[in-house]
Amino acid sequence: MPPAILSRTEVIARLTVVLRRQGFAGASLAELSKATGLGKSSLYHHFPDGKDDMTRAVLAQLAEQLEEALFAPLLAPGPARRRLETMTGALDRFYRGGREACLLANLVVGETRERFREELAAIFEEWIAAIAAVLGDAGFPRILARTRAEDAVVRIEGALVLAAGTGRAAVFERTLRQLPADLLAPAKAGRD
Amino acid sequence: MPPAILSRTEVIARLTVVLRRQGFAGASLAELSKATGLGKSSLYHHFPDGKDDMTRAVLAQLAEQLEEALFAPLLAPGPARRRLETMTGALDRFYRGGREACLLANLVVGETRERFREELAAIFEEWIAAIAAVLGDAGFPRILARTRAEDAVVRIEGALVLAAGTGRAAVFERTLRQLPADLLAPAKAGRD
DNA sequence: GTCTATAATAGGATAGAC
DNA sequence: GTCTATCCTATTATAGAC
Repeated sequence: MPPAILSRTEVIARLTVVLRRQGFAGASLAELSKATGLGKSSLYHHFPDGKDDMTRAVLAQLAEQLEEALFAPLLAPGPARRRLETMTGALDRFYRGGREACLLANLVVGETRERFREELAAIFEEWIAAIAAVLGDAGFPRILARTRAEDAVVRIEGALVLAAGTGRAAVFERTLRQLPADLLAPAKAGRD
Repeated sequence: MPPAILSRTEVIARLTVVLRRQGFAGASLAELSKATGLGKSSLYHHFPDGKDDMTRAVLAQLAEQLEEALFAPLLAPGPARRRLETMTGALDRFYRGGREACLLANLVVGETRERFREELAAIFEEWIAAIAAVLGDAGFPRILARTRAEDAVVRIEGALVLAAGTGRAAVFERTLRQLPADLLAPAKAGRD
């Protein structure tokens, strides 16, 4: 077997695929080994603490990707509507129109939550903060912007769950389509 | 050891607790045995196909509970607003204000989805249909009622994910609080 | 940094007594 | 209908050669 063909980034990308499909408990070292082309011992060389380390590496890399594909565009200058649409476009590609599951949701439901609590919370919080910044720029008061930003993430994650649950990816597509306008809709008395 | 103390219903309730915390892959026979007080062999006596059978039994019982606690009240006569609030009240208790994970979401993210596809889809579809019926009674056109009903489930499931992800159960509480009014808000041109 | 080999354990599942 | 005992496989993890 030839030495190190894959970059660390690519290895982690392949671990991600397995983890987001099988979850932490369902992903076996055998599968992770096969997916990366690395023997178990090689995996332990790179990730001494086993699946725990791998998952942390996967979450760190995911955080970087989200930073680049979602958070940075959200925080960039430009009209609020366009910034939000950049986000929904990126999400659509990332989750393959609702056909791909969400790693965050997978790790967050159930007991693995505790194990990776900080990493997971940090990602969600940064995401919410970035959306809230857009809505703040759009003129919404701080608290309303924050609430609506949480709502946005709620709807995205929920749409992924329901799309998976019903087998109808269209639910996700529709949610993404409606999101920018809904987030920017004028506040109604008593509604928010 | 004394014979059969627990009813089948109670046994399944205890299996539910483990399954919704650990997920299908994470729930071991040892844990399921401990939680029910039944030895592995006894579990296999009641559920010959092992975890698969147990999960199906859990889903069937969950469907019954939802039927009674959610769907029936939604389909009962009365003002739409009150029927929706009965649902959100039941959900609040069921998920302990957002502190308890959702079994459906747990089974739906990742590979177990395929294994229990029909059972999961049936529950989600019935739930959506029941909410859509309320909105239909409230005067919304068929398609809009259906879309908003999907949105409702999207927001509930998403709020559970985000509450778990951030550790802030308040996200779930707020989502439930806003839901009835949002669902019944007059349609705005171009928004739905 | 990767491999083969191997340990040690946990997991799912069954047999057979009571 | 439950238990104890057992089986076999998969799983995590490590040792040591290259």
